Amino acid sequence: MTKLTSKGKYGVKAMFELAMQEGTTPISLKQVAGHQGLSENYLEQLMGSLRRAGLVQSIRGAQGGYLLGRTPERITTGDIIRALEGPISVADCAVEDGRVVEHCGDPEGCMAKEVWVRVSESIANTLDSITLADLCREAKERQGMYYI
Amino acid sequence: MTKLTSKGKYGVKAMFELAMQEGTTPISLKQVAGHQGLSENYLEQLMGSLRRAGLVQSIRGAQGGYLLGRTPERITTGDIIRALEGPISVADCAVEDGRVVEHCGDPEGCMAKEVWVRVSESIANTLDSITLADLCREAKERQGMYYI
DNA sequence: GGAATTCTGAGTAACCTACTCGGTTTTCAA
DNA sequence: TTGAAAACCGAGTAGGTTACTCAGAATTCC
Repeated sequence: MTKLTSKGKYGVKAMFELAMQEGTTPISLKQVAGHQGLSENYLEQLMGSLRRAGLVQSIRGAQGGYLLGRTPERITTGDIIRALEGPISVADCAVEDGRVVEHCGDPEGCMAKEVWVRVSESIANTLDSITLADLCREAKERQGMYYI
Repeated sequence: MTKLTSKGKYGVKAMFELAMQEGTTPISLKQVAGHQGLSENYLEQLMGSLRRAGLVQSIRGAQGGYLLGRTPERITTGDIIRALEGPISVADCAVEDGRVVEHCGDPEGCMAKEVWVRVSESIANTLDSITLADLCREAKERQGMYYI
């Protein structure tokens, strides 16, 4: 069914990479893209969205690069997906943050919407429950599997 | 984020309509499409998929139409979505029925896949937990809201 | 026999995704 | 001070996908 776009995939991979390399020295796009096998040009655009959302901090100029915007414990995969793909909702006629985004003609709601709302909520709950710290911990448990 | 395609939306609406009108007389596409505000031509194609999945039964010729393939208690929204959109998975590098559909280069799996698998499972669980009978009951509780 | 209906396959316009590319700005290090 | 390394930005685009339409064939009731 409905696929995640590659924005989300790339974003999670890139953020995971930053989390794994966490330290004081910024990590360049070239490093992230190279290590994860992503297009550097494309990733550049995505980093812009992540930066505007406060998920990463950028340092320009030579020896510049990116750092996490806050600790890995406080960044969830939901944060990343929302920054790159917008509100988590499988249909426009559903809700986000309790607000109805769009009606489908019926002023009082429709049964199909019920379904989309429940699905959207379960996706959001799942994504919000996974932090970068969780992913790093699991990755370290399975030795040598830093690839993502 | 990731939107459901209109196939899934139309499918759920059409199946809900059939469930609400459940009886012995077949219901024509024209009726379903008209009542739900869907394109008859397009819906025609979708009904083919639903029929091949056994979710509806068709009767050709004059006074023909469609009937549910089994009772509303035994048809879930997951069945409908799978019939129309294929396996429920947000990324190809995830699993369906416990089988890995595609690897992402890393022979032992990757952390991002963990995320996609969990999300896919939560979507599937939610969709599989909602039957047409549930939707009909809820619709009848909220009087006059048969639209979907 | 004619009308109503499903079935089938081909075709297509519009949109979206996943990029590329060229150029600018910033900053470090020698 | 200068050159290189990097982030930043906006425009452009090929290819794929979606959401259809359409024409015609097959089936069945009245």
